[in-house]
Amino acid sequence: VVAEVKRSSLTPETIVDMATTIIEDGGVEALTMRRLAQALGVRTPALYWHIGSRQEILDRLIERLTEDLGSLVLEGRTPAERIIELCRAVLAEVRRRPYIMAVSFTAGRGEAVFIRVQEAIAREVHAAGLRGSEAAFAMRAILYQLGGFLVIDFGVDHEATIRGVDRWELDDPELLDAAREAVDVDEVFGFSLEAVLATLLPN
Amino acid sequence: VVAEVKRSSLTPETIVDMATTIIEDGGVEALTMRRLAQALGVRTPALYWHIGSRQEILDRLIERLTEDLGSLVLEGRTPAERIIELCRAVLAEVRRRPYIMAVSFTAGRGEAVFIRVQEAIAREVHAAGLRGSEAAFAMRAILYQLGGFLVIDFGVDHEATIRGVDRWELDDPELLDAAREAVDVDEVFGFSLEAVLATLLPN
DNA sequence: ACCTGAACACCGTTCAAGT
DNA sequence: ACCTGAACACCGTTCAAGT
Repeated sequence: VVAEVKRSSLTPETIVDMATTIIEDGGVEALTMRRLAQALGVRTPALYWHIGSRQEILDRLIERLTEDLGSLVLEGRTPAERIIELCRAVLAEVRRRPYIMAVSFTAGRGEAVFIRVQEAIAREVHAAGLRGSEAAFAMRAILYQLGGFLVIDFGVDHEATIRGVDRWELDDPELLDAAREAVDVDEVFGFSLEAVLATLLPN
Repeated sequence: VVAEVKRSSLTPETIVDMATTIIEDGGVEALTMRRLAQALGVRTPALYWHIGSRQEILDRLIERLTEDLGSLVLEGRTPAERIIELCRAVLAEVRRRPYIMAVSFTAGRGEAVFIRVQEAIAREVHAAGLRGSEAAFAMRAILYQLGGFLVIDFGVDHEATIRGVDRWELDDPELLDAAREAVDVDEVFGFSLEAVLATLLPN
């Protein structure tokens, strides 16, 4: 007896697949159970037979994203270089799929997506010669640096000018002009990360 | 003719007042127009006569919070000390009222709350001797440092242990133990901020 | 085992109607 | 000028009922 391939049958996986498509198109707030059901050609309650809740869909999606971020390859000769490369790779990936931040923040537990990245950083910090609680501290500092920047990068409108600069009581026209202009956020990121790394790692 | 004092009449201000109370109690998601109306002893549509929308309530609240954060006093002898003090003061204020982060992020434009803080930082950076675009860069780097940490501090469960540490392939038991334990996040914050400041400011 | 119709308890917002 | 009742177009979730 040949096992029939059931076509287009609902599974948690296909549900999360379609949820991802919807979120990619319209953001997390576009993911409603009614829309999701319609996209799958089914009525809303059918979803609940396969998956517990909307929250569970987001949780499973976060698990996938965690794996994606964790499987980024690290290149570079020194641990410091590899850490910087890793952070830049994560940044690039998050920019490619901005909903990563939206989902992980909406679902609470904003740090969950980065647990595998944290593991990679731990390895590099160890390779750099740090041990024990010192290594753990460095690991956290780097992850905070990365995570903090990612959230800011995601939540801030880069084109937005600072309001009210004209009212600043500051005699530095060039500063005021520069404050009004958009920032090269990547430069800020690179600079801060390197400053922290230089203080953290030996040499 | 003595002007009568109208008691308990609805104004945009009293609406935002009550909205603040509700948010303090139950978070931003607890702020619904129906609940808000009920707390004010009125039916929902009455609110719309005084204020445009739920979003406008949040926007007005953000304006207030912006002023609160902007009026924090800075103490310290040197610019660097005052910047650190300011950042710590903002952190303390945000921890006292965590909904500051929730509101400013929910309402989009997550950076808006900090525009007056940014002005204060600009002044200190100027006082430290930086000028023009160099000063503007330093200002952003410091604000990113502060903003990034605040979001992480707000979004991360400090008691949450890192899952899956047991599966890490790393021969450093002390590191693994330390990774499992909660971090002194303030130490991470202070360290990173000082590392960045040391690289940014003269001397 | 898998899906539907219908409902429940919510949302933000609008608008004709009242005073 | 200020407020209400009733409605519209949504939510997530449940559950008896169907096949």
